[in-house]
Amino acid sequence: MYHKVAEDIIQAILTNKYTDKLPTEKELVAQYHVSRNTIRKALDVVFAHGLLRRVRGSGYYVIKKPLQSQKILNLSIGFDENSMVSGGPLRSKVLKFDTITADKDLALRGNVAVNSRVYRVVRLRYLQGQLYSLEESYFPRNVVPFLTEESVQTSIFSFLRDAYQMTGSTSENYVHASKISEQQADLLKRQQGDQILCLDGINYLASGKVFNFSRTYFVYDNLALYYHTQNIDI
Amino acid sequence: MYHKVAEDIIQAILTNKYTDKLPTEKELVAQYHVSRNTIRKALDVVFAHGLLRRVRGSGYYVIKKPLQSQKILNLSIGFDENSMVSGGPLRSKVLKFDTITADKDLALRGNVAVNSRVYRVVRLRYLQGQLYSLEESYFPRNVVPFLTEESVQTSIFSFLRDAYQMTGSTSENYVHASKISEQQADLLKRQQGDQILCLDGINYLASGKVFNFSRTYFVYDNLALYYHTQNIDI
DNA sequence: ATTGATTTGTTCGTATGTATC
DNA sequence: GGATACATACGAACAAATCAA
Repeated sequence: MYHKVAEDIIQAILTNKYTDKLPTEKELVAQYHVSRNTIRKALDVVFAHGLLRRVRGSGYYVIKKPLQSQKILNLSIGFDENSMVSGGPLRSKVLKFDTITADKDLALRGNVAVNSRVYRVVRLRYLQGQLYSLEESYFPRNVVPFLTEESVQTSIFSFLRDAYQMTGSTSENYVHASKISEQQADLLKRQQGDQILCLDGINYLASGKVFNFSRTYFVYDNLALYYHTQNIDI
Repeated sequence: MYHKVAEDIIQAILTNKYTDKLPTEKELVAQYHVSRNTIRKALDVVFAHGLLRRVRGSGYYVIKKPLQSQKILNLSIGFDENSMVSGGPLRSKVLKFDTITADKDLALRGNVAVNSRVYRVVRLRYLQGQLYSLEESYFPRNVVPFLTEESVQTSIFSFLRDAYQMTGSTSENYVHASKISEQQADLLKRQQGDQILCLDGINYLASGKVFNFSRTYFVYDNLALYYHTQNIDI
């Protein structure tokens, strides 16, 4: 239930139903006919998505995203939702789609067993016609037995959800600035050795199994990755 | 109370008391003499810090950080704790310490009023003798009335906590790859126009007021920024 | 393969504390 | 000071996934 309430509130914020302040917890309790604990749990989720500031005694305030000329990719939400960048869906150009054996390095990156078989998908992605990213993603075949050609062209995560009810539970992610190889530079229309914003991610099922891991190079102009944290007072 | 429990568990993980699996909730309840709800709230905090995977019916598993040759900066914890990179304290070389008036651009970056007065601190920071970052940080003077020379040389956040009981509550952060100017290149010993990993952050008090914002350029070799997310199923 | 015990997930009710207005 | 609003804490019950006999 709190998932639904959270999703509802998130949508309300994204569609500018709430632009400044949320209703009080009491009002939300009345609105959704659930207990205050459930409302607070839902608000925890919305908060974790980086959409709220909460002020004791005062209320919940919507975080106004920067105003700057930048595209924002919100890291505080799950990775499979990340593909939904504001500004429309990503178009893909598939460069590779095959099955390989994970060597030591790849196995380490994906937290999978060495020599295990994994799907490999390499794609260039475009946002509004502009080159957005180069993405290598991997799917362990012992968890993901089959991927269709079509899903690879469009949305693999949607396919996994619809076909196998397979949805990500948690993700571990690493951002760094990485020097690119000659081949990558060629694809990304940059110079060899250029530093590019790079995101490594591992996606887990609720069972704790890895069903996907990936490395993405972002080249979209003025892209910023956003995240939100709560400090704990010790 | 749950803060204390959370902090205790975090310390236990960081000191390798728990390396694989945490005790069950039931055991933690007995250990800390608090209710299960309180334990779960504490575990939420530890989880949000990116230290745990939780599996229903099974237990809580410690996330083993990549073993890789990289330095990891954990973004999933509050920014003021971020300065505690594994590998010891950061040394600072202060380049500027003065008060300026926020122009439109700076005010936007820091979510403060245009023309408000802010402390400016520009520092080079070193980790284990190696250049780590170039950091420009700002403190609105209407919230932070006074900063000592000494605090600027060492830890401003510690000073604010000790002198004013001022601690961060939430942070909004933006990561991007930024081209650096000639002056910055000079300081960072890079080339002008090089792309550098850059982190913009705004820190809020519990009252919702901005008490600090900053821009940090990271140049430490093989540094990766880590974060952890939980996906919600809709 | 089924069952039963264990373990985490969700939801409710209630009470009290603390900051803001 | 009083009312409002968010924060913390306890107890209880049932659901759902895992695990072991």
